[in-house]
Parts: sequence; structure tokens; C-alpha cells
Amino acid sequence: MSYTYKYPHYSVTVDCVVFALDMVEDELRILLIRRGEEPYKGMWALPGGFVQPDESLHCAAERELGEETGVRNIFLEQLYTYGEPDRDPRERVLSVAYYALVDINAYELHASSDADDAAWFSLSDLPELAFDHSEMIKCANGRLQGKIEYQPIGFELLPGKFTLRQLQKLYEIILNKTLDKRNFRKKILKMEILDELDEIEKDVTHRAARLYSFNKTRYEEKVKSGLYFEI
Amino acid sequence: MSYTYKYPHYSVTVDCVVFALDMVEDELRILLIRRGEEPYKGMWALPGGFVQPDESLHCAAERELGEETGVRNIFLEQLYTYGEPDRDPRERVLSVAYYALVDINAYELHASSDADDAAWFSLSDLPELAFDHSEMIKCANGRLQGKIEYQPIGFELLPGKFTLRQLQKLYEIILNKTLDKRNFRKKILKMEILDELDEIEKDVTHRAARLYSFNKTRYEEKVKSGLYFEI
DNA sequence: ATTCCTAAGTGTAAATAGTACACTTAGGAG
DNA sequence: CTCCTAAGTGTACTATTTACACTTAGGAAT
Repeated sequence: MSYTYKYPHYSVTVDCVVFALDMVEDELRILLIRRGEEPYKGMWALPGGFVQPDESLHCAAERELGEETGVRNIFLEQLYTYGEPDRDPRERVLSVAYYALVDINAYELHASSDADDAAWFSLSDLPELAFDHSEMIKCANGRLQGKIEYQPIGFELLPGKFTLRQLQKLYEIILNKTLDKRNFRKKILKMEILDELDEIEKDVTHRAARLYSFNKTRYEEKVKSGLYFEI
Repeated sequence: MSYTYKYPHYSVTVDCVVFALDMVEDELRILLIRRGEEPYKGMWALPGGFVQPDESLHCAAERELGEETGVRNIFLEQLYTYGEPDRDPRERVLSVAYYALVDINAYELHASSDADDAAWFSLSDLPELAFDHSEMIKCANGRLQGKIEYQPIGFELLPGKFTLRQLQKLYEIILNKTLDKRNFRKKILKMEILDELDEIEKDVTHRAARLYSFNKTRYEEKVKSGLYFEI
């Protein structure tokens, strides 16, 4: 099968920068796949692939991510489109980059489709990557750092029920600065967008912390009446 | 001439949302062109067009904007990529949208290329637009409102020499709220990123205000040493 | 030249938000 | 029962933001 056009057309891919938190090592992690096909066969790269004729860009990103890594139903947002004429050695390929936030414990990785392997890498210790994928990660990290301070997207990196300590650590890791425990708690609780649950964390070797959950409906109500989320 | 590919490829265009300020009517304006070709021939649309094989997306946006309207050398930044399969009635076309900021007095509009006409429209009184261009403008306006509060991009909408009143009005128009004159001046001057010039405005029928210019070098220095621009 | 009109330019006090900081409590491990 | 770790909590100080009104300058009109 072949496709013929009157004017120049380009291949279009989507690539996903998937972030997760490693609360043990206190670092951000990125989901990478090992390429099973040329070019860059055997090299680590962002999960992604070609956009099919009848799917939207967003759907393509969701599909490729699911196919290659098993990760589904997550926060996914368009980041930037990379279109330098020579960014792919085969021919001109545009890539619409997306970034995603995921609770690292919610998924078991399953490499498949064009990926030989899928694994989490520390943001501070990435392997050499295919194409311009390093640049995409840098861009995504900048976006994440900027957005997390004034939009309640951090919760996407945590399980539905979390402790205030986990939430604080999340901000400390992403913004790369320490926060004062008492001031942080005061600030986040004052917004009244967290539900205090009747549960405490389990399997810890010290006093267990209370669990909270993010109340999105409440947040949206509060935004309407003037709340400006800010950490 | 025809182009044949093994896998599906798509047409790629760039479209530009060009903002300017009307200081007389106190409103934001958008640069539109009247389409000279099908589809949507005769309808108003954003300036833009097909990406050529050897130019980057950014270059394509600059070129199309220059060709269709005469506007060149301006602040231009990628916004979002639109790729719904049916957004163009001819075939699948992706459009990489850019937004731009320009001093409305710095250019004389020259419609040419695929455009029959080019004109400024008030953001609050736009005609019906081709494709999904209304959505692009909405998105661009959101980005502008968000970005102008914490990045010094507003100066791009003013001439190189401006009064503090003009600068304040700019923020008032874009953010759609009034600001206190004394507090605004205090805030912006305290940043020490404006040069106070030995000139005052001309041709005004009242006391002439002092002119200032944005010192970008000074701004970047200050950012390095911890300045966080915010209005 | 005098008056009128418009916008330029300027400071202070009160309220709010942000920061710095340390001890007691709870609970599992040994 | 002791030890260890992190949970949980309040206050005083500092910085920032807000609200607010009058005098000055300069051209236009008479």
C-alpha cells in the first residue's frame, strides 16, 4: 500500500514524556522504552509512534503509550511540536510531544509493540536518547516545574490517598528546594481542597500519618469563587 | 509533481495569532486575512500556510506571516498543535499554531500571497473564522494572559520607548482588570529593568509623561541573581 | 494672560501573606 | 521498656500588598 499526494506531506509521530516520583530515592523518574526498530534500534527513547489516519493526536499519544508500556488512563497534556527538517534520519517527521504524570505504583510496565523493553530512569541519570528526545524531556521538566506551582496537577503523581508529607516531598523534588513543614501544611490546608480521610497510612515503622485526598470538585468550585492555587 | 510515501503522511500548516494593542479603544486586536483560495474562500482566517520541506516550523510561521501581511521580525512563539482528523475539509491537515506580539504602529499591513486582504480585528468583535481558528485565538489569549503576568513579554506590544501609563494600560487590557497607578509604578520600577530616558512623550494635549525603555540585558542579569518578574 | 482640562507624578498607613523556628506525641522495632 | 522516626502543632517577626488623594505640568480655548 502506498500514499500519494500532490503537495509535500510529512510523517507525524507523538512522543510521551511520562513523569513519576520515586519517593525512596527522592527523585523524578521518566518512562523510557528500548527501541525495537531502526533507526536508533536498541537505544532508549520516549514511548511514542506514528499517528494513524483516523485518530486525534491526543488519542495517538494515549494509544502508543498504552501499547508500548501498558500505562493507561493518566494525566496527559500536549507539550510542544518538534519539526526540524532533519530531526529524523529517514525523512521529515514531525513529532507532537506530550507529557504525562502518573503514580509510579499504579502500573506494572509491559514492554510490547515496537518496544523491546520499558523502564523508569532517574531524571538526573538518563541514558543517551534517540532523536531529539533529550530536548523534549528538558522542555517537559520546565513545563512541569512551572505548572505545578499554580495548578493542582501534582496529585496526579500520587495515589488517590496520600499523606501531607508525600505531597510536600513531591513539591520539594520537582521544584528542587526544601519547604517548611508547618508552613506547607498551613498553606495547602487553608485552600480547603483536600479531604481529610478517616484513615492513616499503613506499614510504616513510626507514627502513621493521616491520609488525605484531593477534592477536584471542591477545587473547581473554589476557583470559581476566586481561589488561586499556588505553592 | 507528486509525492508518494509508504505510510500515511499529513499536510502540515502553521497559523499565527498576532496580537496588538489598540490604546485608543482600549482593546486587544488580532490580525486576520481574508482567504483568497478554497476552502473557506473569502472568509476571514488567521495568517498561515503550508510548511515547506526544508524550513523549520518557526521559519514557516515567520515566512507565511511576512508573505501574507507584511509583518516581520516580531516576538513569535509556538502555541499548540491542532490535529483533529477532520479539521480541514480537504484532507487531514495538522496545524501548528503560533502566537505573536507586535506594536500595532510598527507595520503597514500589506495583503498578498494567498490573502486578499489583511486587517486588525478587535478580540471582542471577531468575524466568523475559517477552520478551527476561533479555538486557536481562544487558546492564544489564555496563554497571553497567563504568561504576561510572570514574563516580560508585554513590552513586545509597545514601541521601544513607552510611558508607564501605556504599560499599565497594556496590563489592564490584557488581564481585564484595573490596576492602581501608584502601586503599579512602584512595582515595575522596583525591579530596575526599565531605563528612564531623557525624553518625554510628544503631541499630547496635557502634561507629557516620561518615556522608558525595557532593558533586556539588565533583566536577564537580574533573573540570574534571583529576580522573579511578576505583575 | 487666565482659565480649564487632562493626565503626570508622588507617600503613607493598614492589612495580609510569608517566613523562621522547636517541642511534644504516636507508634513500631528491638 | 527504651529507642528511633516522623507526625503534628502555634507564634512572633518580616515583607509584601493594598487602599487611597492631592499637587504639578502643559496644551487648548477664550
